[in-house]
This record gives sequence, structure tokens and C-alpha cells, in this order.
Amino acid sequence: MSDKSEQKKKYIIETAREVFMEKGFKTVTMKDIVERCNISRGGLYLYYESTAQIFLEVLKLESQEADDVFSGNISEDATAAEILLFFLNEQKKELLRKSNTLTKAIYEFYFSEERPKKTNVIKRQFDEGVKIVENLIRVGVENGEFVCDDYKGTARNIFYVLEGLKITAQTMGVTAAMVDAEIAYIMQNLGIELA
Amino acid sequence: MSDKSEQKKKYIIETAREVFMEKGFKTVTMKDIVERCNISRGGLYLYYESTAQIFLEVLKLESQEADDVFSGNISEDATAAEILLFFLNEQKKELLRKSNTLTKAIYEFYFSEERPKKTNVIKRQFDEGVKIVENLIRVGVENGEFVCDDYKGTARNIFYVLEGLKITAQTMGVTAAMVDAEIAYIMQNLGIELA
Amino acid sequence: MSDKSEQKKKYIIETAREVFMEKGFKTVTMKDIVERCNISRGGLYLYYESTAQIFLEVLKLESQEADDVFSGNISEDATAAEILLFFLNEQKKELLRKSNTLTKAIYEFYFSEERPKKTNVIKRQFDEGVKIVENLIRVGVENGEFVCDDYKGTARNIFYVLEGLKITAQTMGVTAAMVDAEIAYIMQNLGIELA
Amino acid sequence: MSDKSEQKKKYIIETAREVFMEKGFKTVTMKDIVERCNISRGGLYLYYESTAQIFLEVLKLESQEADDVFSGNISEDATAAEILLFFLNEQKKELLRKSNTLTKAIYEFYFSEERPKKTNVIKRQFDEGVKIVENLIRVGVENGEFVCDDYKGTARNIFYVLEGLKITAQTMGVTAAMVDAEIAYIMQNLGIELA
DNA sequence: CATGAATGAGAGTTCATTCAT
DNA sequence: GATGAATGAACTCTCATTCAT
Repeated sequence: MSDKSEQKKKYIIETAREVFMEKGFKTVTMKDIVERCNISRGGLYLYYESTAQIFLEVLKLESQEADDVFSGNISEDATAAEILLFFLNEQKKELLRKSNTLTKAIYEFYFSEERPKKTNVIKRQFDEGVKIVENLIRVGVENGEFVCDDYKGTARNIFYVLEGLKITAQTMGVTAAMVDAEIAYIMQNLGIELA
Repeated sequence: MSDKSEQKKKYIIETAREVFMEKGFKTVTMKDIVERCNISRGGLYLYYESTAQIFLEVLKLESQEADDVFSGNISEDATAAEILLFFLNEQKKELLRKSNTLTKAIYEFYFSEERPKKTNVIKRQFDEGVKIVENLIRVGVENGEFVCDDYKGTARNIFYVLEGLKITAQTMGVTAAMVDAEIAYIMQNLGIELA
Repeated sequence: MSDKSEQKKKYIIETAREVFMEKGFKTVTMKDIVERCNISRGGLYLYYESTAQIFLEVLKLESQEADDVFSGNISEDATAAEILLFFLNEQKKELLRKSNTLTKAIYEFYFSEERPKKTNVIKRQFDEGVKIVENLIRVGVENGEFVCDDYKGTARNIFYVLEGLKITAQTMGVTAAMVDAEIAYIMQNLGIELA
Repeated sequence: MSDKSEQKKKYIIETAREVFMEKGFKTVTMKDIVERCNISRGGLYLYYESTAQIFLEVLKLESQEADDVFSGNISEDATAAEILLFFLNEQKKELLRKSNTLTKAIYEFYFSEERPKKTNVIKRQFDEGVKIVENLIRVGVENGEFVCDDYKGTARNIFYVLEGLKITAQTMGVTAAMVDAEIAYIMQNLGIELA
């Protein structure tokens, strides 16, 4: 595979990403992608053979870029509470975005029964997120910042709430205030009273 | 609208419901419903003009029947903790069911942007559920069964966790043990240690 | 299946038959048939789902009509030699026809490996033809018209020659004189000298 | 045309030959050949511009190699009957082969009307074969091996039977026993009783 | 010469929707 | 009311053929 070919594949993935953000997964057709990419009908098939395959590539790219949620933008000497709050606010931003988010597409994609559930990208992100937050809570407790005696349980609870908020945002709608209320509840549970 | 006509409409809705349970929402076609109902192509259009319209009717029927989750099967003198646990276990059963559930279809349906979010059925169910659980917690606290100082916040947290579990079940898969862990965490948070 | 529907199916088969006669089997598309029938793209699929299925129907119709090759147009008191000669000349006419014959289409159709060879229409016709000719020869010998001591072998030889002539007509071309020569040889073998 | 170019053309023809043996003629695409040859899409077009052109080259090569059916492997002092039997058995082997034969492809190729019938390769082979067998019969009769008074007619009959068997093998299926029966009939007709 | 990316025509197929009966 | 035949739009996918490099 030449360099130019790689370039093109990346271009297709990035362009398709926009389409998935706009339309979700199920209703996106190869034709939609072809048209957005300004390539020929047959041209797309040179690189990918289905919307599912393209979507998986989009997810792969996505997860590469997403791996640094915690790593970037956090000052060296931030407290556990600050870091957790930062993370929750990032999630808030993400879930309040109407467009420019793949959330809907991801859910739609994994709704298909044929998809293997165990090894999928979102599961991996969920599990890794839980681990990171679990550690964060442990550090916070050791610091004396947090009060908590079930690190793992609390971390998992946080992630299910986040999943709940995400799906709620897509289906019933969610306001900033509603998300803030949940964040406040979570923090309060850890013994942190937000202003 | 004659009685026979009402009969027929109900028959269509009940039959379509099965189809939605099997295939979700997006992939169900008018043809699918026509075939399952054993009626004529044109016949269906006499009553309904789109799968969305039919699905809304299915939901309407559903929510009529679902309103008695708390009312049925609970003995008069059950404690608040017993009632809450009963409710959570009902939810567990629901979300572990692979087929015979409309969950996927409902999510898929509300993913379409065109749907008005504010007034939709699931939002109503969510909000009403929160209110009931909030009251239940209040009663429990007054009883001395529960320890909690944010009734509404806790009730909401519970419902977001349930939403999170539901969507997780559909996309990443969830085991009975995983649900039990979340239920235990919720109860523990209220000061109830499960065996 | 209503009467009108039957009518339509028959119309499609008869129209498709013309197409197969012109183009053989392999190159005929559903689109070709749709266009010749002056029906809509989707319309054809209401009745048949592939060119193969349509072709099989064409063959079925064909073999119904072909079953009276021997029965029609033969006077009651014809001799065995006359009947045989009549049959061979019918075959000659058939194989000299360039268009207006399904021969090419039939061969092309049965070239596909997926087709079950044992039970196919042309095999049945071949086998039945052999039996009839075998009996004819027997009668001729008993009459004293023919000289032959292997009825079945001779009948089979005749049919392989006819198959050979048919395929030769399609691939290398064949003239009336060439067919006549083969007919003469066959008759001579039975002790009949043609003028 | 350089030597290297000749080399390449030959390579293409030999490789394409395999493809035609597997798939016949009609369904073979330029893409098929390109892929089997491991050359570039455009590369093939430098040498040949259609599958028909390639197939004609395959046939040319074929007929060069086939010309020695009678010449090879026959001992100097073989009798006419032995030679004829050898030839017929070679044909039997050929027609019982399912794969590794161009028969189907050749028939399919010549089914296209556009092909000039008179000058084609198989006609030449047919005609030459008839001549050779005719001479063989003459020799056999002069030897006293055969009984026959129409050399040409008998030779032609043999070749039409062979054609008939070939096409039958492709369309209805043929067993070794069935071919043996025809060979026996042919030999018997010449006065030779096979064991 | 050789490559292989790119194009676009065209076949297959499925359905929402209409409409004469 | 009810039927189901008919239409046509939309999508998927495959190749022959070209052309810049």
C-alpha cells in the first residue's frame, strides 16, 4: 500500500466520520460517503467494502485520539478532585454536543446483534476508564480528599451514570444543568461539596 | 371508526410490536409488518402511514401496560427497601432479556433527530420513575430503613445507572453478576447491606 | 394466485422466451426481460427472482409443447421408415434455424456446474427420444423395413449424432446438405437407401 | 516485439488458459485474468484488449499442441483397429474430465453469433479429424480389419457422435460406461466385436 | 513498458407508496 | 374497506477501460 493510498484512506475515514456524526450509523450508505468524499462510486470500494468496515476504522482512529483524555491538559500538581472534575466536565462537553459527536453512531452500530460484544471498542474504553477513575479515587482517599470505601464500585457507578447521561442526551435530551446536578451528586458522594 | 376497525388497529400494533422486538426500529419496513400481519400491502396504509407512526402506537400501548410496575405484585406491608429491591430486580430481568424487549427499538427510534425530545414517552417514564423512587426513599428514610440526605439526587442517580446498564446491555453486553453489583452498590449507598 | 396473475406470468415467460432465443442464456439480464416485457423494474421480481428461474419455466412450457413431435402430423398408416425420416427432418429444420431456437440458450444454461445434471429437462427429452426411436426401429425390423440387430445402440447413436449436429450448427455452422448426408447415413445403416 | 514481450504474452495465455478451463468463457473477466496473472490492470491491456482475443490465442496454442494426437504414443506396427480404438479412448478420457478441459469454454465462445463460423479452430480440427479417421478406415478395410463401404460417412458419423458425447457430458452428464457403449457400437459397425 | 488508482456505466434487488378493482 | 399488482427511486456492487506517474 503506497503512501498516497494511505493518505486517501485516511481522507475517506475522516470524511466518513463527519457523515456518521451527522446521520448516525444505520442510515449511512456507501453512496453518502462516496458523495461526501467526492470520489466515484467504484472508487470507495477500492479501499473499503462496507459502511461497517469504514465505521470500525473511524472508531480505531477515534480511540487513538481519545486515549489522551486524562493525559493532556492537566497540570502536574492537580488534586484528585480537580482531575476527576476535569474528566467529568470533558464528558459533559462531549455529551452536550448535538452534532460533532459519534455517540449516536456508535450506539447504533453496536445495536446490531452480529457485532461481537465482548471485544468492542466502547467496552474497552469503558473498562479502561473505570480503572483509571478507580485509581484516581484511591489516590484521593489516601490524600484525604475523598471519602469512599468502595473504589471500584464508585468508579463503576460513575461510568454507568455517564452512559446513562449519554443515552439520555440522545433520546430525551439533557441540559447543562441536568449534567451538572449529576456531577455534583457524584462529587458529593465522594465528600466534595461543589460551590 | 367502527369497532372492527379498532380491533384491526390493535391487532396490527400488537403484531408490529413483535417485529420491533426482533429487529429494533430502523430496519423494520412496512413490508415486514404487512407480512407478519398477513394483511395486504395497501391494507396497512389504511390505518398507518409509516413505521414511526406504528411504533408510537406501540409505545403508547406499552406505557399503558407498564404503569403498574410498582402497583402489582407488592404486598401491602412491604418495606421501602423490599419495594426498591423488587423494582431494581424487575429492571434487571428486563435488561437481561435479549429478545422480547423493546429497548433496542426504543433507543433506535429516539435516535432520529426529528423526534421531539421533551414530550416523549420514555422521558415521561423516566421522570415518573424518579418521582416514585424519590418518594420511596423519603419513606424509607423516615422509617429509619435508609440513610440518605438527597432523595431526588439519589433517585436520579439510580435511574441514570439503570439507563447506563440498559444501553450497556445492548452494546457491550452485561451479565447478571454485573447488574447485581450495581444494585448492591445502590442499596449500600442507602445504608442497606445485601447478603 | 389469481387468473390475471397466471396470465401475466405466462406473458412474461413467452416474452422472455424470445429474449433467450435471441441472446442465449448467459447474457440475458433481468433488465433485458423487464424491457422486452414493458414492465417496471420491480414488477418482474413479483413473479420471478432470477433469469435461471425464468428460463426453467420457459423450458417447462417448451417441453409441454414439444411432447407431440411424434404424435402430430403423422398419418395413421405411415411406415416406420417414413416416421423416422419425418422425425429426422423435423430435427433438421430445428437445427438449421438460426434464430427462433432455444438450443443455444439451453446449452448455455446447462453449462453452469451448479445445475443438477441428472434430472434436467434435456436429459429427459433425450432419454425419451431414444426409447421412442428404439421402438420404432424394432417395429421397422419386424416389418422387414429395417435391418438392424442392436435397436437400442442404433437409437442412441442416432441421438448422439443429432446432438453432435446441433452443437455443430451452433459453433461451426452446418448446411442443409450436411444434415442430409447424416440422415442418409443413418437410414442407410438401417438398410434404407434414400433417393 | 521484443523477446521479453513474447515471453510475457505466452505467460498470459498459459495462465488465462487455466482460468478458462475453470470458468468457461462467458463468465471470465479481464479482472479474473489480471488477478491470476499477478499483473497490473493496465498491464494486460498492453497486450490484449478483450477476453475474446485472449481466448483465440489460447485456442491457437491449443491446436498447435493438439495436432499430434495421432502421431504420438502409437507403435509403428499398430493395426487400424488399435489406432482407432486408441483415438476413441483418448477422446473418452478428454470428455470425462470435468476440469482441466477447455470444452465448455470453447462451446461458450463459439456460441456468440459474432464469431465467424467457417474458419474457426474447432471446425478445422473436426474436418482434419474426419479426414484422418476416413483414411484409417480405408486402411482398415484394405487390411481386412474393417467392414465398411462408406468411409467418409462413417468417419463423419463417428465425429458427430463424439461431438454429441462431448456436449452431453457438459450438459446432462455422461459416465464411462455410456461412452464405452458408444465406442463399442462404433467398432461393431466396422465389424469389430470388443471384448 | 508497467502500474494501479479512478471513473462510470450497468446489473441486481428491495421497498414505500399508489391505485384500479 | 381491502387487496395486491405495479411503479420507480434508491442502494449495493462489479468491471471494462483509461490515464497520470
